[in-house]
Amino acid sequence: MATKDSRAAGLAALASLVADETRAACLLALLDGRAWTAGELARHAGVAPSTLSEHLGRLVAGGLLAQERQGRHRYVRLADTRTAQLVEDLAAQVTPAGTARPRTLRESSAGSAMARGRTCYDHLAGRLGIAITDAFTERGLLRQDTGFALTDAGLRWYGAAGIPLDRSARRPLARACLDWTERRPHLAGAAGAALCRHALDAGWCVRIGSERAVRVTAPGERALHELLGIGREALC
Amino acid sequence: MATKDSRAAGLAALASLVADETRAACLLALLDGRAWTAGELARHAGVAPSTLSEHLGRLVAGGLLAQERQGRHRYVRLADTRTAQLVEDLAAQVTPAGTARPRTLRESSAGSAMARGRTCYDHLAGRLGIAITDAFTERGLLRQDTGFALTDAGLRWYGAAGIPLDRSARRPLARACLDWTERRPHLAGAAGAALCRHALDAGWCVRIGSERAVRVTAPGERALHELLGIGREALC
DNA sequence: TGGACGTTTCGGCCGGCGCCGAAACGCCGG
DNA sequence: CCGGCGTTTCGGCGCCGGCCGAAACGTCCA
Repeated sequence: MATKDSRAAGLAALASLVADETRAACLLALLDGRAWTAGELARHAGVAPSTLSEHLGRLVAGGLLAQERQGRHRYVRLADTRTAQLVEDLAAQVTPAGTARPRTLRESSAGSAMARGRTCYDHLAGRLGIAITDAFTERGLLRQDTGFALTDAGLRWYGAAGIPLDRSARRPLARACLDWTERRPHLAGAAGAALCRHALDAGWCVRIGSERAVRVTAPGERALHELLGIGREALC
Repeated sequence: MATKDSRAAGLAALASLVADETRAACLLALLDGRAWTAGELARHAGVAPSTLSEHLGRLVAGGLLAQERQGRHRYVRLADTRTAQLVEDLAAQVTPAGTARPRTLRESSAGSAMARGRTCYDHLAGRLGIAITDAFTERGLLRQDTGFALTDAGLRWYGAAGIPLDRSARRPLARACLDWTERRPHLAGAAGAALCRHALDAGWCVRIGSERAVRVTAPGERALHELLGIGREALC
């Protein structure tokens, strides 16, 4: 019983960190994979800087966030891919129920940009992520019928495209991540992250403003068409 | 911002359900995949029945538990595999940090039985689950190097062993579940559940007492050796 | 039909914690 | 070296929510 209590206490403590709306908003914001300052997060969440400072202290102490101090700024980001995956999973469990609808025009256009394409911590999501995942599957690079794994052809594709894959890491190569706009799984894991990094480095897509949304560039459209047969109609 | 707020509020609300030690203990107990009565859970968690009744109300209202009333009993179980997976993931995130150690002899022996073999909602875990997963991988039935998926040989193995696989469901056939005693992934998903069900139905293993722990029977040892080449030494 | 028992509802208590504003602390730039 | 600014600490406020016991409700059994 004592072991059970210890497990339950740890589980409750972990959940407590997420169980506050302000902290939850921070975690969701940090899902863009970048580092935010304390002040940015305070404005984003709509609370006093002093309040947010305490929240950050808890999240860092709980191991959910990593911090880096530069001068008078405090930068925080999600601690690791494991944490990001956890937040994604929790968020995915929520959205199917609460059909959230944008209310203002600004939110609406921002929302449609997010639905078109965005980063999901370190990989691509939205219709862009789905289009890539579908193309991978159709071309036999990704197998979804018996689980979620790259095929040998998929490994070769990465090599041919010149996208480096870190296969030594303990991180799984391919993993399914549930998309909260499309409600379908898309490619995550080391392979998804490598593809996203390459897409941003090679200029296939660029970030829109300071948000998670991304836009596919003209060279990006050509590359996606040549390498994966993705047509323009799948991206809008 | 309103959409973000809505997502954050939902996320916080979901986490709030888990963020209480008593409710967390219930969720962990229900990971055995069976239905418990309110009284059993109250004794298990060490709180008054009235207290636990309110907790169950919240968990059911929040969609984490499904309930079934029979006479003067209220049976509750985890709502679905999705919920079970979420609790598993959260629990797995916790245990690596808090190296829980059993304190009494009784806990210790119960703990070692759990470490030897147990159910993890609807599939097998512990050293038994790891042994099966390893055997699957070595025999080319399961592929872990590029993700986590059954191979064609794996599909044929299920057919040859006479274990029915539901491939029509939206549930993924193979999924990795992190083992909290072995700290390695083991086979979950529809394939893991089918194997566990068959193992219990065919008498390959039996539950010990009313807990999650299972014991491999003599016919079970023979079957595991013949079908998967698992030796007795891997099971103790 | 009456008593036992599992469950639920209702007050009441109390601790935890999220919030703010004021003030202090550091770092930076002029 | 001084003023601005991002951040942190601290005190105080108020509310949410978990806990219990008492009592009510409903079911099962003798």
